[in-house]
Amino acid sequence: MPSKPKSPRRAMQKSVRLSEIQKAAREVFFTKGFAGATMEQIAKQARVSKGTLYLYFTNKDDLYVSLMLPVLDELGRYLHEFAQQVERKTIISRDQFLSRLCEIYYATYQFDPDGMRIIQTFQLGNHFAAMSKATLETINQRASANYRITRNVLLQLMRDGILKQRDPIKLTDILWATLIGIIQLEESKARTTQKDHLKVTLLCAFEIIGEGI
Amino acid sequence: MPSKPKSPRRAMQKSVRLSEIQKAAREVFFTKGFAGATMEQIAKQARVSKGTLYLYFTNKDDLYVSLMLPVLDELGRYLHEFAQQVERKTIISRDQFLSRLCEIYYATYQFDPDGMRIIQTFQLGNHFAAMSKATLETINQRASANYRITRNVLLQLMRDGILKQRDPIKLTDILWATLIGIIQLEESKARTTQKDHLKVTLLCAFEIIGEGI
Amino acid sequence: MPSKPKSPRRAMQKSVRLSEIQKAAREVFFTKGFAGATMEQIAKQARVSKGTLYLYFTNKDDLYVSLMLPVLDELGRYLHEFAQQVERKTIISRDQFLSRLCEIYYATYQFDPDGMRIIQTFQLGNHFAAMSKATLETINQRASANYRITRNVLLQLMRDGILKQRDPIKLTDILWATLIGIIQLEESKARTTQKDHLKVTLLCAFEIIGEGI
Amino acid sequence: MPSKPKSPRRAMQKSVRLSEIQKAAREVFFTKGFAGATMEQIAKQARVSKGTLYLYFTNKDDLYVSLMLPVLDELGRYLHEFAQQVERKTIISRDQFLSRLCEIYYATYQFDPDGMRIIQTFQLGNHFAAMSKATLETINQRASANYRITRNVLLQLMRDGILKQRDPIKLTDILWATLIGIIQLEESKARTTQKDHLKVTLLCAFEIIGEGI
DNA sequence: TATGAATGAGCCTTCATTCAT
DNA sequence: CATGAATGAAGGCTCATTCAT
Repeated sequence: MPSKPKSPRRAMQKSVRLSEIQKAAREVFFTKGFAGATMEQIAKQARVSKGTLYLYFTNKDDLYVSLMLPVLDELGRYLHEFAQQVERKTIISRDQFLSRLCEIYYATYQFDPDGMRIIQTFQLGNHFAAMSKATLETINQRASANYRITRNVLLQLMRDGILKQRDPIKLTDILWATLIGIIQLEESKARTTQKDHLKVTLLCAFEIIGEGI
Repeated sequence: MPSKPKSPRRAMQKSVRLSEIQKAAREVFFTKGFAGATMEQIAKQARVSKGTLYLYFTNKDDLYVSLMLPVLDELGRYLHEFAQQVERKTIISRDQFLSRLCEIYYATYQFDPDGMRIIQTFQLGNHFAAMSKATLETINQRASANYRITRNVLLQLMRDGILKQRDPIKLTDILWATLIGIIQLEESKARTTQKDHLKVTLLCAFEIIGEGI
Repeated sequence: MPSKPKSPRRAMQKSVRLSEIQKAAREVFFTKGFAGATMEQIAKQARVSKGTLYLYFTNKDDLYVSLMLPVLDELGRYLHEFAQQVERKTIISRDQFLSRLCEIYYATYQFDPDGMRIIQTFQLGNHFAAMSKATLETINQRASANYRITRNVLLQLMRDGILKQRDPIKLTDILWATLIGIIQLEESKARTTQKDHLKVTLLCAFEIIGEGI
Repeated sequence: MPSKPKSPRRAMQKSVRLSEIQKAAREVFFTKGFAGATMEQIAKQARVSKGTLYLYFTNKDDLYVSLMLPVLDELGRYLHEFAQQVERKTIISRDQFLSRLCEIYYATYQFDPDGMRIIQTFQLGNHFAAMSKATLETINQRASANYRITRNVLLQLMRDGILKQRDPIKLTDILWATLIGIIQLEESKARTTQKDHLKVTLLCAFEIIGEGI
């Protein structure tokens, strides 16, 4: 991680560079996968020298994992706003809740599809031994925070009688699992059919779930 | 793929060897991930020399992907049986249908959890350029077959008035997506909590879905 | 380190290869120094691929340090023989002792001048963090053993009245220090003058010492 | 080398900076060795930016080698003074000569042990291709000068009958070789035993030599 | 068939050096 | 003068794959 820059000008440049690198990394990792991607390719894509990558990230793993943060943050913002709405009793029906959550999930996905995929790969087994401890910590924090917000929203809605009484943990899991399951499946299918049914399938799934909660 | 052996004795030995290699590969791939696993480790685990691996599989990718087949086959057997039951009108309610499907999915998962994970990794993006064309073909065939059976079962049940009229493709997707989403999430959680909530969560999910289809 | 080979044939080849690599390494390390030498150059010099080097040595440091062992062993053999002569009272005068020791030292140097230099570099500061623990252990063992033999010889000769009573540890140190000091200085001079005064200077030094012990 | 400064004030600052850099470099080179030390570490230790190092030294080698000069100069001053004493016939015995020389050598060592080690590393093989020609020249000049002074002292003392007639070159070499041999050995031992026997061993060595010259 | 020594392309990473500010 | 971000060449090391035995 870069240390305190002297001027705001420099600071801006640094943050811009960092974003550019991440953007390039996203594209390359997306196309080639983690193992298949090389730092050289990422550097080239970012119009930066190989060495520069290591000024911003301690190693390949660190760079890879850093791509998750923006997605988690974006999701966090949405969920936070959602929680406030729920607290203000703006959400008054099951359907409203589900369609809103579906929107949030889909918006998060659209915000950075590659980042979403990276989160999945990460969840699928963390083979990132060299990842900087700090980054790992940060990720877990954000993920947990999002999880907690969702669960609290569910609890509130159950208390308000909008949702049936159910184990909120299981429900939280199921909602998220539905999202990632559908993303994985539809992206996989889209890769061969070139047709994007992700949103409609997701809507359908939440509709079905809607009748059971 | 090895060519036709001389004697049944030899054939058996070959098939045993092959299974041993695959078993070893599953363990190593599971522990280290695809990129992290080395052919050396797999060979050692299988008590076989490195060269021998190449007598049974054309390369690393081929070996990796071959681990999916048994799972797909097992699932296929289950689904085939299921389809027959449906045809024989043995399945007479929505709940029966869902609990049976849930059983099948979970049994498939239990049959080979590592294999299941490999299927997911594969779906997540096929970065397996070197994979032998034939194997790839085989996999796609089996996967498609399973997909088709499920869809036909759904169609039949809709015709029989057991399930609501819905897009059978979407529904097939949603059911499978629920499975893989929950596997991914619960395994990820289990890795830190050491607690296995996979089955109960899966049951809960299918129960919820049950009320909507 | 390579594991148990199946046939004596193979074993022989392995040991030959190992020697060839070490020979090549000696030459390259001698010419370029440790940091300046590359594994690529050594591989090329040994007519072997880069990867092969790592079948015989765990890393560059390990290879470098392994070059010390033959010298230490050779010196050990000489000293062992020497100790036996002393025990059999074959050495009966101070001059005889010194000229014999001088011979041994010089023979050791001639046996492998590069190896001798490597020992010095090693002594000059062990910046060999990556060196395999086992190799480091071995080296220390051999060095200590040689040190002990020398000291015992001195003790015996003092008891026999051939040498004056002196701190045997200091004397051991001084004799060895004289050797390495002169090697270092004379090799350094030889590099510019192209004239080899090592042996005569060493003889002169031991002659001078002879009158004081 | 920096060019002529504008004011004496500036000149002073420059020379201070230079010393600070060299001090930092000594510490880092000592701890990590030449190859292990990085310009970054040295810059940080000297509280200076990396670029600044290159304002004072043309490259890493140049900086490294420059650390030898102070030691050579210090030794030169001592030897010069010594030569004057000899010329004034103040040294009237072999023992006096040796104990004085021993003092000088030890004082030089104490003045800058790291610098001494650097001299040894340098002598052990000059793998400093990039070193600026001028610096190399300077070093050789100083070293030769010291060498010459010592030799002349010996010649004078032989003429005065204080020392036996011997080849003065060999004797000069042996005295210096004894010093560096003992430094190398005792420092090496001290690294593991934590005990400093350098001075006593050096004294003992010169005592022994004393009886033979 | 089985072996495992050998290969060598390719990767991640480091770091001396430069140069715009 | 001083800085430190950027460079990119170079090096150590890994590992999938081959092939002589």
